[in-house]
Amino acid sequence: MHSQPSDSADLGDLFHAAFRGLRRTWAEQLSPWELTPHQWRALMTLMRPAPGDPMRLKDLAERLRIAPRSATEVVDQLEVKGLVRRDPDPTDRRATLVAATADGQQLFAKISAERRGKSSEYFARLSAEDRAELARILGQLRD
Amino acid sequence: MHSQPSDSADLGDLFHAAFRGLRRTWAEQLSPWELTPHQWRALMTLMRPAPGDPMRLKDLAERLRIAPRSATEVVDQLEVKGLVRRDPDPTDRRATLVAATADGQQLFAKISAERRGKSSEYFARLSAEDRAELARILGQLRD
DNA sequence: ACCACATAGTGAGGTAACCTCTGTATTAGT
DNA sequence: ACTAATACAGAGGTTACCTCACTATGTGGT
Repeated sequence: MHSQPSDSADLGDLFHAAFRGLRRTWAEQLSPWELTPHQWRALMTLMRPAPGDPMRLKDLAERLRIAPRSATEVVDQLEVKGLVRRDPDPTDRRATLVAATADGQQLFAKISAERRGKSSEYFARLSAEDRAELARILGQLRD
Repeated sequence: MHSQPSDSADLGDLFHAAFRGLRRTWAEQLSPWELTPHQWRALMTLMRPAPGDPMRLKDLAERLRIAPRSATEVVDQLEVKGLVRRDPDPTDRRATLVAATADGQQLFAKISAERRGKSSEYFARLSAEDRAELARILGQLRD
């Protein structure tokens, strides 16, 4: 009898399953707006400091913890949709600044409101304490 | 002032970051054996009930929580490496049974041992209590 | 015994979310 | 003035999935 069979393998599995669930939930919630979770995350990150505040591609990449090349890509996608705009950085002609357009800001606001309203967040099924616990533990993992 | 800005967005981010870390760690640990995390998970799942026990592709898919077509794929990959074998199910000629070969079983044992030995598991940096907490909370999420 | 329907697996083809390596501007350091 | 570093994007690749259509088989009803 092994009531906790291969502890860590199970933790990995649980983690995997939970993450896939999270991705799926997000994808479903975002599908009406034809945004992928990745695009949403990027847009959200761009709105973080201040709504119209421009940000270098490199900094966006850093905050998203992805390679700069991958940031180029997601910005391309958002630019095609007219949600963000690229402008040359006046202080450094190598750099480009990315900022959410008015459309992008509106969409962000609309989706944020809808999500809060529906409170259909993936993590809603957890108690507040468990959410806090989870955040604490995940924080330890991230370092 | 919102000292916990968009609570759930942060949880999502934390989750995302932690999951990517997990994937990366696994990929690194497995790279000497030229196995992807996905392949490892499949091999592990095949070993779950009993070492040489064959399993239908469909059941493997179910346990991995992926589409049957995706199970075909990962079994293809493991078969090329000689780690698993496909045999026709004698009780149903539509079905094929997948089982780890002797090589597959050996590799599984070797990697398992190495991992336990190094105890370089991704989750090792958590205390035992936190691991248990995490498992409990993730379990709630999975349902 | 026959037919409709369901089921198991796979070929074909696609997508999201990454990556590296290379090349071209441009800026910074000595 | 010259070398090294930096910011970005083109080209191309990988992992881990997916759906849809098809074939071969099994199952249940009449």
